[in-house]
Formats: sequence, structure tokens, C-alpha cells
Amino acid sequence: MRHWFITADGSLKARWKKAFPNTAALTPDSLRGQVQLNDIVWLLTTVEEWSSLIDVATKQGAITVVMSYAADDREALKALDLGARGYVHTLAAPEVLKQVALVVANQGVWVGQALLAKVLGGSFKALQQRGERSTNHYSESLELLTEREMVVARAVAQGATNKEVARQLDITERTVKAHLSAIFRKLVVRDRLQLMLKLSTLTQ
Amino acid sequence: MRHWFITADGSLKARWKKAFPNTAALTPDSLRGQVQLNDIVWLLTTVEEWSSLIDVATKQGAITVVMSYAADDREALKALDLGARGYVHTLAAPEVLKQVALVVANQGVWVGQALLAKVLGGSFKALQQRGERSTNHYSESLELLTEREMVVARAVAQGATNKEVARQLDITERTVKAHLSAIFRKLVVRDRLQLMLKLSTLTQ
DNA sequence: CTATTTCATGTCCAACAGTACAATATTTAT
DNA sequence: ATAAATATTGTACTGTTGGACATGAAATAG
Repeated sequence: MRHWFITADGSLKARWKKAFPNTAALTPDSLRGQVQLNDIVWLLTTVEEWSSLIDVATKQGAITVVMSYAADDREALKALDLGARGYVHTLAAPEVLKQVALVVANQGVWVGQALLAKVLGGSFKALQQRGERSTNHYSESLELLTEREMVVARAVAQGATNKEVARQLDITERTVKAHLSAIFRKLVVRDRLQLMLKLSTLTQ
Repeated sequence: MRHWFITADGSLKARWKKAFPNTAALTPDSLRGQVQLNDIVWLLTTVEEWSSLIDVATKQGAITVVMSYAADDREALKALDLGARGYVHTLAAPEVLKQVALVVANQGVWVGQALLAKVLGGSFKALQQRGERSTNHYSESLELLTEREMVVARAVAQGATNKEVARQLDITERTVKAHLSAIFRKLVVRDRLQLMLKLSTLTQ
């Protein structure tokens, strides 16, 4: 089982070699005939080139993973729909690539956690034949927040401390706390970590 | 990390032991309190019992896989929607079970190929109009963490307090802090919020 | 014009988080 | 066998967080 990285110029990044010692880079043209059964093909080409490349690779029994700079759910779903078995960020660390390889090589599918929730939630409802529009109770609860609270919530969800938020917004730390208390009460979470989780399930 | 097979009578099939030497069978009642973080729970109960059992297992940080005789797509989606990470046939061979375990333990989701097509097809349409954004930047490695540290890191990334993690793992709060200090140092983050952010990108 | 909402700030305090010093037992590697 | 890594727990200390009391100004809705 070999790993092939398909890049426009056939270049091979060091971190890929670090992840998989027995690997090689290829240009899109030289893909056909090279790959074998259960090889893993990592595609770094443009969106336009996927379709045919995924097809070529899978026809030869290879497993395809699309790499992209844009962590775009729709793009990911398109790739998976076309036959790719994974969708991962281009700059993923060697350790992540290893995990992805492990999963896809074992018949699994690699998608982000956030995307997964959407996929399962969405499709489940789709199969249930429900005509209701996707009313995420989150957007409602988010609308409870005032403009200022929203800004604070976002900053905190990005990992900022109260002090940092205060500096960013040029207000005192006390005021940040006041906003946070209101946010916690409105969104029914106990602390900034739970807030982070709540926000991430919806804004990502 | 242990494997638990939940059956009505608490019986344990030979092929499960063959797949995972380090395993045990449980009845639905005895599930609570037994399983730990990152354990894998295989559910062989009736459909009616899933909901609560998946909930109990995941609340304790375990990964749930539903086993069923009926290869029913809708049943599978329901299981996954409830929080299960895999859906596999009850009579699956040991080799298959090992693969499933490998995939779900690495953040993957196990579903059949046929179901996958449906899921993606359905959700792709369902998700046509949603915007996305993302940020990815990391270099440090998850493999720097020991097994124990990994368990703590995941628990914290799910929003647990030190006290809660201590209770879950049946260790003192002080030990949790020790692990966390090691985690922070290794992953070069300053606190649990930054850890959360880092893990969410690493395991995306 | 008043009532309400939003935004800002203050002090006090208890709980939580994280580090700096440890120490000890077990397992793993050389 | 010895060294290194891992897992566990302890005390003491500092900084952060969030709630419980507040107050006051500006904007907005009725």
C-alpha cells in the first residue's frame, strides 16, 4: 500500500514524507496506471480536477482523500459525493494524516466533527421525509444576545481571556464579566467552555 | 480503553473475545458507572433501548457502536443521530470488528458503503445553502500525549471541569491538574480553552 | 414623558484553574 | 539491573472566573 500525493507540479512536502515514508508525488497526468489496489491518493488539485481524478483513482481500486485549504463543508460533501473517502486540510500535520490514513484504509470515512453533525442531522431528517425547514434552536437563542454580547461571546469562543476581551473592546474587565453573565444566562450555559461548545456547533 | 458488549443476558460471544481480548459483557442495567472515557460500547439491545443506552454511554465519554441483525439504513441513521459512532451487523467477523474499532477510536464514523451514498446524497442537497469559515494552524503533535493524557485532554475538550474529569476517571483533582500541565506544555497552549481550540482543529 | 433596554463600571467573595515546589509506585526500555 | 517514562497524590500559592450585591448614563419603545 503506497501513498500518492497529486500536486500540480509534482512536488512533495516534507511533512508528507514524515507521515508516510513510502510515498511519492505525482502530477495529475501521471496518475493513471501508477496507483494500485488500496493505495491512498491524496488530491491537492483544484476543485475542477477532482471529478475526473477521483474517478481514475477509484477505478484502479485506490482510496482517495481530498486536501483543501478551504475547510468548506459543501466542498467536502461534493468530494465525498464524488467518491472521495476523506476531506482534510492541506496543512494538516503528519499525525493527522496518519489518523486519516488509518481511518480511510479501514473502510471508514473521514470528515470533520462539525460536518458530521450536519451530515447526519440533515440526512436523517431528509430520510424521515420531513417538510419542516431546518430550524436550529440555536439561531433563536443566539438572537437573544445583544450586539455587544455577541461580540464578547465570539471573542471568548475564540479562547480569549476576560482581560484580552477588555483590551480588544477597550472596556474594563468588569464589563466583560457583566456581558458574560448575561450571555451565560441567556444561552443557559455554566461557563465559557460550555459557551464555546454551544457556539461551535452552530457557527462552524 | 476497554470494550463492552451490552447484551440482554450479559452473554459474551467467542468471536468478540477473539477480536478484543480485553473485553467484557454487561447487561443494560449495569452499564452506568462501568464504562470510562474512550471505552468502546457495543450495543446489542433492542431498538427501544438504544436511546437511553447511547446517552448513558456517551455521557460517560464512551464511544458507542450499535450492532443489529437488520441492516436497515434508517435504523442506522437513527442510531448515529442519537450519538452512536458506528452501525454494524451483529454477526460481523472479528476482523471487521477490529476495523470498526480502529475507525471509531480515531474519530471516524463507521457506516456501510450503501448507506454512505444515501447519507451523502441526501445531506448534500440539504446543505446547499450554508456558509462556512475556518482557521487551521498547528504543528504540534497529538502523539506527544500519553494515553492517559489523551483521555484527559478529550474530556476537557468536551467542556468538563477538573472535578468532573477526576470523578469520571476516579482519580483526584490534583492528578487531573498534573496531566493537564503536561498536556499544556506538550501542545504549547496556555489553558484549557486554547487546548479546546487546538484539539478541535487537530481532530477535525 | 416614563419605562425598558442596553452598556458600562464598581466592590466583595467563593470557586476554579494552573504552577511551583515536591514524593512515590509501577511499568517500560536499554 | 538500572534508567526513563508514566501515573498518581500532596501542599501552598497566584491568578482567573463568575456570581451577588450594586450605580449611572444613553438610547429606545410605549
